[in-house]
Amino acid sequence: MGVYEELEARGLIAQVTDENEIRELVNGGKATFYIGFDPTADSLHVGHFMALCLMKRLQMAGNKPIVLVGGGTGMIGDPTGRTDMRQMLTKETIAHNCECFKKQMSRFIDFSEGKAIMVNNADWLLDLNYVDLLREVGSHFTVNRMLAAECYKQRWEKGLSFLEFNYMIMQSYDFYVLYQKYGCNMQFGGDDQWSNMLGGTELIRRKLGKDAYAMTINLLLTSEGKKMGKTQKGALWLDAEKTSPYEFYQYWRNIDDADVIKCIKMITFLPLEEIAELEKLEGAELNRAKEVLAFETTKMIHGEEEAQKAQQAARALFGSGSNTDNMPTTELSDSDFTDGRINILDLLVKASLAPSKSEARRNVVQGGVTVDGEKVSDVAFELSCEDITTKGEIVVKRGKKAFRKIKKA
RNA sequence: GGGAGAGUUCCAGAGCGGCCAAAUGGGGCAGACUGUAAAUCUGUUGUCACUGACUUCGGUGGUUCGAAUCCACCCUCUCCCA
Repeated sequence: MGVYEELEARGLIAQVTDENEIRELVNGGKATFYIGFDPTADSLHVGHFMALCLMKRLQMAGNKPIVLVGGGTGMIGDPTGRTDMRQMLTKETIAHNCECFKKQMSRFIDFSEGKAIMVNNADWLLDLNYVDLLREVGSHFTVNRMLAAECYKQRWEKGLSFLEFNYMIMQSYDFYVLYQKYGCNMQFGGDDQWSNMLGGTELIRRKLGKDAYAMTINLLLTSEGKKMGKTQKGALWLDAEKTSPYEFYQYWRNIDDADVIKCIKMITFLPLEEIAELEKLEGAELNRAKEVLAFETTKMIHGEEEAQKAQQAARALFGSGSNTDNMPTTELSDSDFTDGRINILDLLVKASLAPSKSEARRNVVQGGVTVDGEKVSDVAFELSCEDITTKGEIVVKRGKKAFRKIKKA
């Protein structure tokens, strides 16, 4: 089975320009492909991770990836799938974000010996001359054609600025440049990028009379059709500083029943036969599949050791085990105590279990807080410093899923 | 350039001089039920010194005993005409 068939079996492929050509190129390791990443934040998130996995799979099959960071397109902001205009970023932020991306990516993609390259479209986009660009590529695009693209239709009501309208042209131009410079003959991306990607293949055909291909992969959606990887705090980041390995693990561990198998197929590298076994699980048994999913994804991002820790911490908390070694910990210092005591509300806030004291109060009143397994229902409840030191550590729990080990520094 | 309208708490969206920390829905959080799932039901959802006080309704001033609500100017956005 070639890579193409594997991608298909995993339910990744959404749309392709020419199935047979692409299958042949990709399976034969003859593709030089690119995927673009817009540097809108200083860390990659799960959405990007899908693309990285795809890249990795193709690289393993002998194809050459080109990572394109959108230092230039990032200045504009992709209107696709958005109902509002993207906030403009400064040049400095974009440069910084690009750097961060590079670091994170090099953990997945092998950039050694020219097996993959990374380029920044700022290198060619920023120096473009307006009139030259119009003459060179402007003549190959018709406005009516562009407006017909689904992504712009959605913006029809809210208004679409000329700036954003040009995003498609820039992305097409990228492909055109890469084709000439590096022999890049394919572009991959999320399914929402389809129309932008077609722009590129058409530009290449018209300017150079050559064929280039595009393929999109399905976005990771929940069974309700929402984009996955969003938490109430925002995106699910790959940076351990922004989303801890434990939180990351828990996100996948808590996934809906309906989405587990799909996720395992799409983002893990587990062999398909193994996945087929998991697919047979039903009901509560699915929890095993969820553990596999959580472990595998965490391992890929944060390494095996962190994945082990996260798993042990989770098992200790939710299962019968009492191993608190890997539980997220908050250390208290003397200044956190008043006369050797600390109020439960202050403690909850201090341990990041509640965002404010009002919220902490509600949690206590509603019976959602326990200290070492004992329910605390009095907002005036206090813990003494000695208590913590003699026990060594205590476990504070808010709700069903938020825990914290408290220690004295 | 001319004309019309809009900016409200996480989001959508009521309120249009005191009864407004602000309806309703979504989301979030907590509880019950469970499988760390879904669905359902209940409570809750600005902050703090929590039966009280303080800060919020695009911004700045003003009218008033009292303003999210009225006035002036400004900023931003949308629509219609050009």
